[in-house]
Amino acid sequence: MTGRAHPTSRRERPAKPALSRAAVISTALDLLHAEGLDRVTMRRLATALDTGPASLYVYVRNTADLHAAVLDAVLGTLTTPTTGTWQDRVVALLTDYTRVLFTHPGLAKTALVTRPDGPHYTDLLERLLALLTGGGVDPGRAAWAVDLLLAHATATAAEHADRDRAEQAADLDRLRRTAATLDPTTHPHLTALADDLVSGTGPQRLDWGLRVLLTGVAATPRPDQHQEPPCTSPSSEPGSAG
Amino acid sequence: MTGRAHPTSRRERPAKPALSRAAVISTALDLLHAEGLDRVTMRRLATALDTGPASLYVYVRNTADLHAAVLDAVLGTLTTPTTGTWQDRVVALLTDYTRVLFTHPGLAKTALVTRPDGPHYTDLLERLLALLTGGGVDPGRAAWAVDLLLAHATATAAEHADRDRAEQAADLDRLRRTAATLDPTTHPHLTALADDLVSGTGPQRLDWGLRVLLTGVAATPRPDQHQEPPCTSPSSEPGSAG
DNA sequence: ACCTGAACACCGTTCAAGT
DNA sequence: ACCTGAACACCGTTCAAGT
Repeated sequence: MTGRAHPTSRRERPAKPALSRAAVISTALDLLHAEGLDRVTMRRLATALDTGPASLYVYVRNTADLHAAVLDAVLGTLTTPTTGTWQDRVVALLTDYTRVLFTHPGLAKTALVTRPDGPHYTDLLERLLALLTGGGVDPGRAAWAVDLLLAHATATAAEHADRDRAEQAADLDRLRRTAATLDPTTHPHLTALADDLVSGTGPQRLDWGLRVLLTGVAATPRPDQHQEPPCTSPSSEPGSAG
Repeated sequence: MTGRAHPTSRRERPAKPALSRAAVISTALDLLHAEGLDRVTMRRLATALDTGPASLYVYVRNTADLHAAVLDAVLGTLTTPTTGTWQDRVVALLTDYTRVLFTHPGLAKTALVTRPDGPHYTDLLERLLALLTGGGVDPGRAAWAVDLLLAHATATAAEHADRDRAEQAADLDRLRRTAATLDPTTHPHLTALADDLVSGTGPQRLDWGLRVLLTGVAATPRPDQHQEPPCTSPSSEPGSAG
């Protein structure tokens, strides 16, 4: 017996896994699903891995790095929309993105604050760029647009995912009531539009915002790009000053 | 002697102020300017007020409430743009908004996550609504649009305000390098557009995003509103803003 | 009503020391 | 190189007890 045939047979416990970045993040995902992101702390994770918190710093730089890795893992569950116009597919993909973030309270906040660079995040960027450029959007504009689209989707998720429904509804109602009870002389628009400010469902506002962005991107050139001269051959610029 | 004439003359210290919500938030602002938002904790604030943390809970509900109040106070320093088209004024106002958030690292994150309802925040809403509806934007659309505009400005500030420049630049460079070194077969767009993804300055991207939104809002009806019949008189359609 | 000391239940991160 | 115990330096919030 070399003692290697059944590496987990020695203990009754769920088999203390050998430490590795993959194992750390996998356990972090378990913790995420079981208790939510705010419980995915270095200390709790260490406890779950049957070790001390200091041991984790071999595999993750810090808590932000850990949460970014968890976020990237979760983005691996995104599906690929295959129907509708390219705009519809962008909207569907980002709606799915918010659904994923929505499922794990707290994760949307992480996405707002960290710039992930894991494989699933880069896959998402690639898919968005492909849809936009495939739809005829100027590539330089598309590169900036994905940031805008993702930020809007993330912000919507953060707004609607965090906290329980009740607290969130109370928040909105507080704003509506605050707006509605202001002096109409000093705040005519706000008092008149108090209900509109907080109207609509999350998906409705997400959808509208994404379509606003897609429409706007198609019509707004990037400020730092050369404008195409209106009547020259598209091959090359004659005598550029460089 | 009522003992009220000089309430602060009894002590040499900076005059332990009588506790009140205003005093708590004023001291919190001092702490914000001196040490940044992540040092505006209940415990440090209590120490600065020469009391224990428990005493603060009479005046603020919790830390989120405290930070929201600090944010609102800071928004009191916004200026009023008076030149340019209504679109230019919206951009100028929100650029100023990001400048204010940018000045106080950490505050942008608070703005991303909390929905303030203080007087300066409602003033900002009123001014944005006035500019949009004054520019001919449908009021219902304007109400939704301010959310979009503020979220974009806040996200831009959060991205560029947090952390020191060096770390932030490293972050972007990491993304650029990650994108550039992916397999061009699986990620053709991302590898080709790696530089574009992270190009541009903060103000450039903020400006572009805001103009994208303004353009898109003008062209995208809200999904839950009745469509205007297409054959009405175009009396107010061109809406020249000057 | 306002204020407090003290406690409860946690955090992230570092570091010298082990293997 | 990897792992650890222990420490350092903090947190937010509650609550019984005072005034």
